Amino acid sequence: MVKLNVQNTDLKKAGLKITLPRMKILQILETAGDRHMSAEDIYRILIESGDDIGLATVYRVLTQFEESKLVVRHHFSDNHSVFELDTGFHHDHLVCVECGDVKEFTDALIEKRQCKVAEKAGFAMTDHSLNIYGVCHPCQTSAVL
Amino acid sequence: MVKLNVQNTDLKKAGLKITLPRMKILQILETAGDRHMSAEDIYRILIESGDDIGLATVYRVLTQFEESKLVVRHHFSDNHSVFELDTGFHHDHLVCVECGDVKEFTDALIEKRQCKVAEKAGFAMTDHSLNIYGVCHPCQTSAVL
DNA sequence: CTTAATGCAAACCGTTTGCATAGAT
DNA sequence: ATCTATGCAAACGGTTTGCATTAAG
Repeated sequence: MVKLNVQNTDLKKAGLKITLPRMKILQILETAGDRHMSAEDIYRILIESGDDIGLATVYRVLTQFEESKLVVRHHFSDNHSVFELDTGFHHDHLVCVECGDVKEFTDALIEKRQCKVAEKAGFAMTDHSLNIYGVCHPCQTSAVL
Repeated sequence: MVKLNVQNTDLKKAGLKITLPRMKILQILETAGDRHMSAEDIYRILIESGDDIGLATVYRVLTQFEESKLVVRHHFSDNHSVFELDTGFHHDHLVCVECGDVKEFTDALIEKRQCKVAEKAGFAMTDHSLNIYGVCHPCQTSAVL
């Protein structure tokens, strides 16, 4: 109940009605921690836990959450989006090309340089995304073939 | 003829047969300079110049070119890919969210830091992409509304 | 002549939308 | 009671694929 209240507050603040799909999806994103999930991931979890929630609803809810700044959507190099709770902290991503795992990082120096670059080019920066692709340590060591 | 020979060399080096669609598409990419083009952009140009080349062929050729390192594919924040000739120079992108214009830049410091970040995280970096989104100068000044 | 490349149309896949129904306030 | 949210299925847009035809080596 306590957990749900927290979510209700989040939803209220976002000006969204408290509905079961929205609560469940928020809950899944919260328990996901820093794992980045696709709409299908979330849908699968819902189905597996017996909830009868449509994929379209998952997409709609995620889009609303994005608009309400509750979640952030990322487009990595493939053709589908992944979502994570918006912690308010900007960060960039290290994406493992083997297992798809995502690590977060920030680098103040890089941030600063980015601003400089945008400024010099006469761009009013609205956003930026930096993704480093590579093979994570576990995948390197387990690549026995 | 001279122009075509240059392209033939490129294609030969890539181990690809010299065909009309491939030559035309290479030519379009060459004349595009640093403009980044989508498959549809290229298709449209082909159609408009009277060539009877299918969209599927454009996609196939671009994918082959990418595999042969003749072109680079980028996924900006929308859902379709853009292509540019692979000059061999790594560079990052400033993307205007108003007009879609793309400017290229490089920053040695950022590059260096990225390597450090990957190293520290135990990632064997294979690639990285940095996109700065914003409003370009022309769009800022022409935004009269 | 042999094998690879093309054009067309249909398939695909992630995502969005229209509409009638169910649910929140 | 009102108005928004949901589920379903159909639509969508960019991209890929199967297959018969055409062209390169």
